[in-house]
Amino acid sequence: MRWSQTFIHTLRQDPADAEVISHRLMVRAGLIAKVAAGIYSYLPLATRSLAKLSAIVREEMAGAGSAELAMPAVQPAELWRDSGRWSEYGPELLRIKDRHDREFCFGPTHEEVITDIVRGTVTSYKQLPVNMYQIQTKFRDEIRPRFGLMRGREFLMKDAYTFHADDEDLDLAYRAMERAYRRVFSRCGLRYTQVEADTGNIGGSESHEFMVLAETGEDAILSCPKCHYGANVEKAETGALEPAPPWPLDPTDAPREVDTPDQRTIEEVSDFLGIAPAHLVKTLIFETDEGFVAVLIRGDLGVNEIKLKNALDCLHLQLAGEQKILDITGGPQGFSGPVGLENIRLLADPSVMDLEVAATGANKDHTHVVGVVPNRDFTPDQVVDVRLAQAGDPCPRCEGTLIEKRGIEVGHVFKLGTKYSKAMRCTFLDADGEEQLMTMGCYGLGVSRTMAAAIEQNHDDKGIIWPLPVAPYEVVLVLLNSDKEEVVGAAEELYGQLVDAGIDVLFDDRPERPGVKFNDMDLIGFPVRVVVGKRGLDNGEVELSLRRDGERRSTPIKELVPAVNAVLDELREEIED
RNA sequence: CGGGGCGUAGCUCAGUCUGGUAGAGCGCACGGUUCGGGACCGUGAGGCCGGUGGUUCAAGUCCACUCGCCCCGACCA
Repeated sequence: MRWSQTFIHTLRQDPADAEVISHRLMVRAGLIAKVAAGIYSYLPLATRSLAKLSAIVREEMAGAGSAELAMPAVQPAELWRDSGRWSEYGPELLRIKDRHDREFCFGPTHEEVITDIVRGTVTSYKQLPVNMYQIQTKFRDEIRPRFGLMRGREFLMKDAYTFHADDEDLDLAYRAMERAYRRVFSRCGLRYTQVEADTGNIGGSESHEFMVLAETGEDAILSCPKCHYGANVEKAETGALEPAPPWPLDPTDAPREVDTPDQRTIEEVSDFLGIAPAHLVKTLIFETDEGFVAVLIRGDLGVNEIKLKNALDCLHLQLAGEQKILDITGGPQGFSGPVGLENIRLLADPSVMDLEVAATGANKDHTHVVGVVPNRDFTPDQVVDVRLAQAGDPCPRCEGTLIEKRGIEVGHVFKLGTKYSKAMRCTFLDADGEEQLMTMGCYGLGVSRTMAAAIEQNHDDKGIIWPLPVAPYEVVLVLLNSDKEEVVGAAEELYGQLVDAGIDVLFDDRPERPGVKFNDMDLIGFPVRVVVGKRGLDNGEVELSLRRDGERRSTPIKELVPAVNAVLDELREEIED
């Protein structure tokens, strides 16, 4: 392809509305153009990159035994009513009406459609398993789209679905998908990690996320350097907690109120009372769609709202406001406690129940109670782990200590179980002629997000440094002195040779000054650069260099094609390893 | 949705406080000089100052409403 025949327009300055590096670089390098918040056009360069990424995904899906299909982007409301998600999914689902006022949505995911296909076709265990995927534009009306392609509303996604006669068979497909995902991200040359994840509102039993490691990642990952345990903080477990130190105050037969004027925070109260933060019971009032809940956790720990949502089986929750706290507990924020707290569900983390003696708020202004004994002075309705794991906590699997990293979620695999097959009556007859629910898996991979993540992870102050397998073009051939006829002739000749050799090359045939061209090459980040200029040509040479290190290797003009093939092979081998 | 900020030339931004002829840099067009790391000189095109309504002799500037965009929080590939 010639530059003059495609559409590449670079910007000198950063766009004003882009914050993260991948977004800035994609706009500056002429990869994407914004149409509306969270909605972008993929310009020719991005389109090529996405096509390469998609090709890798297709190969690996084939390897995992998945067949490609294409489902509609627009889906009828009745399918979503059938699964129950028309009401569950919330405003993130873009709902639309046709001219007859019939309701539809723009598909954010396709469990309903594929389950509908399978339930109408598959009736026998002999037809299972089923494994299909598609690569398609999805729309999710995100509360807050941001960071360009990292969290767009419209995005390109590969979604696969499998249907099985039993859990063992699902597990086989799940493991094959995990392997396929690892191969995709490895082949793209990305540094990533696979972690245990929460299943979120998609539902199901087991789930893993694939995270591209980058400082700007929106997810926090906890991992153990010793045993390779890794999990999203939302999901992370920890080893046994360090117990609270011995109770430093006199023991009491019953809780005793003490004045704590203006001592609200855990630190203030524990300092004031001369106890450790771990001796306090933190009492948080949450508002949920099921009503209010008081959540108790040890003072030095935090609450994981995802775990809490799962424990309460609710869709949404938030901390109650000051007035609500006053109404429910009788005391202001900062002075809540479980002793004598009635008319509200009481949920305690095990860390609280393990305390021998504790201090808590008294549900009264400027007052706390000390000498509180769990199960004597209060009894929770439910004891469940809702603790937020953090860096420094013990690993749940070994003696190690968890560390935190940031990641961009580029893939997520789920064992769905029978959630959708049950709701939508997707059944088959087993060998005994008994009707059974199919068990399902679903597997998402953000294609456009992976492209953004690749840039997020591979750039320098000059621009993008594409990993070879997802670069829009592997090689750029730069004509340097377009005013010199012999240089133009040589460049044209070399371009022909490279094309004939099947090399993925872009020919920068623009009559621009060298500086402009060099800067554009660096900004766009083609892995391999061939410069044809008068200077080298006089010696019968052209200049070959890698974007990565910029090191220039003079190459005899007659040996250009083999030389380019050689560096491409080197780059490919590196990624294989 | 709550909190913060911004809409002026294709892009990045001044000008708004204190109302009085619409600005700069880059980009673009033309001419000339340049030509291996974003050249220089000259000439020029390009604006409903996001929109609507109001105040005023006069509004980019003040007021009200509205639309769009960005950032921080709850969602997710």
